[in-house]
Amino acid sequence: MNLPIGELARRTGVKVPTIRFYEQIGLIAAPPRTEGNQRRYGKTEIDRLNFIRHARELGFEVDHIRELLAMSQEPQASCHQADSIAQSHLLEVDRRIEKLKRLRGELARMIDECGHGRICDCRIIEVLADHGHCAADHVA
Amino acid sequence: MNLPIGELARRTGVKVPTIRFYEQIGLIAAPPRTEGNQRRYGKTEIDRLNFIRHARELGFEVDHIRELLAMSQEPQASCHQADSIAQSHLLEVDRRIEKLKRLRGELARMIDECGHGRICDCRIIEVLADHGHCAADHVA
DNA sequence: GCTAGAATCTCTAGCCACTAGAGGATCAAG
DNA sequence: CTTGATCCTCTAGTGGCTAGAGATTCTAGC
Repeated sequence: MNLPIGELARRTGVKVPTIRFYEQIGLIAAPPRTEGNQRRYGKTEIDRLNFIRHARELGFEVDHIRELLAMSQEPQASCHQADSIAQSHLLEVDRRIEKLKRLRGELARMIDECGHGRICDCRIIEVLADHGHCAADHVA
Repeated sequence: MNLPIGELARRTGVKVPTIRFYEQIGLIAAPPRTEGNQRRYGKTEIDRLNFIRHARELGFEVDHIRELLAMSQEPQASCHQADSIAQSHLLEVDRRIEKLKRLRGELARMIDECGHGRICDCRIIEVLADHGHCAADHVA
């Protein structure tokens, strides 16, 4: 161990500037430095960054990740809070999927009806110009 | 007509600061002003803002909206370009839906397996810590 | 005409989670 | 000892707004 930042980046899939950014916002601790002022990391940071990257990929916000990280440091605590963070995130994801599906339908219909002719007959332009053309009420 | 900005906002569902912002980035034209320097709008702006709002709700980026608006001003032009903007946006929406669905599965499984006990046995923390626990490869 | 309160004005700064780039220092290999 | 990759700090930019300060203007009632 004693990895330079680039190696840590390679091993975790988190980009170098992003690692420095995470240090800046206190998501990871400031690591020790070489005499020449370069950061050196150990196993702990690999784990922590993997956790962070994974949670980010699942769409958790940085503040939630902060909470989850704090929890994971206290193995004896109840996981009720972690559960509720994940639950409410799942609900949010469901909402996003629903919204996108409705939107998708609207887009597909709009494109489908476009006669590929002139703008003056184009359903894409027309639908965008007038909400009344929408089948679904996509503004939830 | 000759609507103040608040009335335009009410009629289009676009917030007052957002209207001013759109003017600033050149998405809508600077309207005439009263002697006291207040903006006054007409029918044109209602239509244009409705178009913009609608396109934003469908997730089009401002730059794409700019192009679509420019096209809509030329009724004799071919709508091929509008079609291709909408097509590629549809593809993007499809990609987002797919990604969210995979993610949703991962989240649901993670929550499901959480025994609601202590952090040391919590699957939520565990799964986040180790990508290897994932069933699906959600990093596309 | 006067006053009160709602609406408007401009301007700057903040949000999120990064990303890009300048300009310089340091490290590892040959 | 040189080369070139990597590293450093710092500032500024991204998108699409949103918030707030502090000043002005408009409108309705008296």
